[in-house]
Amino acid sequence: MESFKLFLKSIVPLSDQEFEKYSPYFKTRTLGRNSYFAEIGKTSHEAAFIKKGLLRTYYVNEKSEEVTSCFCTENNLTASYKSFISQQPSELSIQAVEDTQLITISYNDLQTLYQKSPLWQNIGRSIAERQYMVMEQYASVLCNETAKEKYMRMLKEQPAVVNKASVNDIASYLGITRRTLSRIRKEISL
Amino acid sequence: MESFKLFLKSIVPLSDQEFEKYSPYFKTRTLGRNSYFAEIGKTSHEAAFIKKGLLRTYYVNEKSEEVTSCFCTENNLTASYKSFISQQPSELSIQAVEDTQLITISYNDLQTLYQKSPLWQNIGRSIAERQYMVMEQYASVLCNETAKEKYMRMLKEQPAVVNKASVNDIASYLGITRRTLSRIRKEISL
DNA sequence: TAGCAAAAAGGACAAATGTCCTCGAATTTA
DNA sequence: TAAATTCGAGGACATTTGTCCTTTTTGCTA
Repeated sequence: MESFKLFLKSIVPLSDQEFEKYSPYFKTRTLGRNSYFAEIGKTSHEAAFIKKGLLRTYYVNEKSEEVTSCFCTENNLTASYKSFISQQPSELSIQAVEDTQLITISYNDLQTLYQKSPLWQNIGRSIAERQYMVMEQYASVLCNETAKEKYMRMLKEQPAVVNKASVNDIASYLGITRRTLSRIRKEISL
Repeated sequence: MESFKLFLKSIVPLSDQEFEKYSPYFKTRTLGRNSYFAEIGKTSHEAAFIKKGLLRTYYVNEKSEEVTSCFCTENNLTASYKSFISQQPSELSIQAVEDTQLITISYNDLQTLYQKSPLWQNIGRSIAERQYMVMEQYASVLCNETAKEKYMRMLKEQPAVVNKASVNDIASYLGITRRTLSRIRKEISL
């Protein structure tokens, strides 16, 4: 739970006592490689902090292809946010790329925390703001770079993900084809 | 203020009395065509609801080109969120595409509201969540569609913006060049 | 450890998009 | 209102990226 406490502290001021007080609401869980934290069509009742491991979120487009929309990495959160927040069926699946340890909270427990304490209202808001800023960055940058620029950026900013994820998933994450990614890798290696 | 009240009510349960109670914190302001609501390098101390008009947010990339990252439309919010939330210099400019009427709140007043009332904590959190979901949609969709698909989507989902904004701004918003957009328009008109 | 299946690399060609340019129409400014 | 400037359309060509396919490599399992 230590890393999760540090994560929360990076978002809001939080004493160790306060953290202890609320920690019973959080559960630890392990997810084996390729198993799912959320699935398309099912309502997502949990959000999670990633203690160790890697997940990818994906949706399925009109051509029935899986499109990886996000890699969720250690010491960050993961959730099918839209589904979790609205308690509607998920448009995303979230799958473990490798064995992954999670610290989870249920939707109901989180609502309880919101009611119990303005501290949690504050945490909830700050996290939503934070997620938004990350997504804004991702969106504006990825849409205006070439395939090579995008891959170079990913190599620099998420080297661990590049090592662990499949070529297919990396390519769809960058919005390019396998073939293009293969060409770029070749070019870089020269 | 009526449209703003409706906007808030669509997010959280809110009585007319409550709205009246807090409305003194909000100011009305008009922004002439091409003038700025936020500027790169300056810390943004206000967020706004757009009563009437249209704005675009843009950043400047390494090639010194303006890249339009968002069109902010009537009955929605606008802000250089990252700057406003963190009170750090803005990486975005926000410029009026046409004469625009805004309902604004200052950072300090918003913090006061957060402290005064859990209602506002809730509004703040819900808005951040909402912005996040919009951005998520934008990001995942735009990165995996062709130039034509993106433009057709925009025509369908934001016809008013297509009519008002310049070709340059629309192209950079879609992550394509003017030339490509010109070709697509030609093709569609046949 | 041999054989199989899945993943990645890459060849050949087609299509999409970008670059650089010119031209004419629309809009602003003196 | 004339001149100047901006803006959008589009030609010609270069480059990038995609498509479809085969080959090679990797990793798993019997």
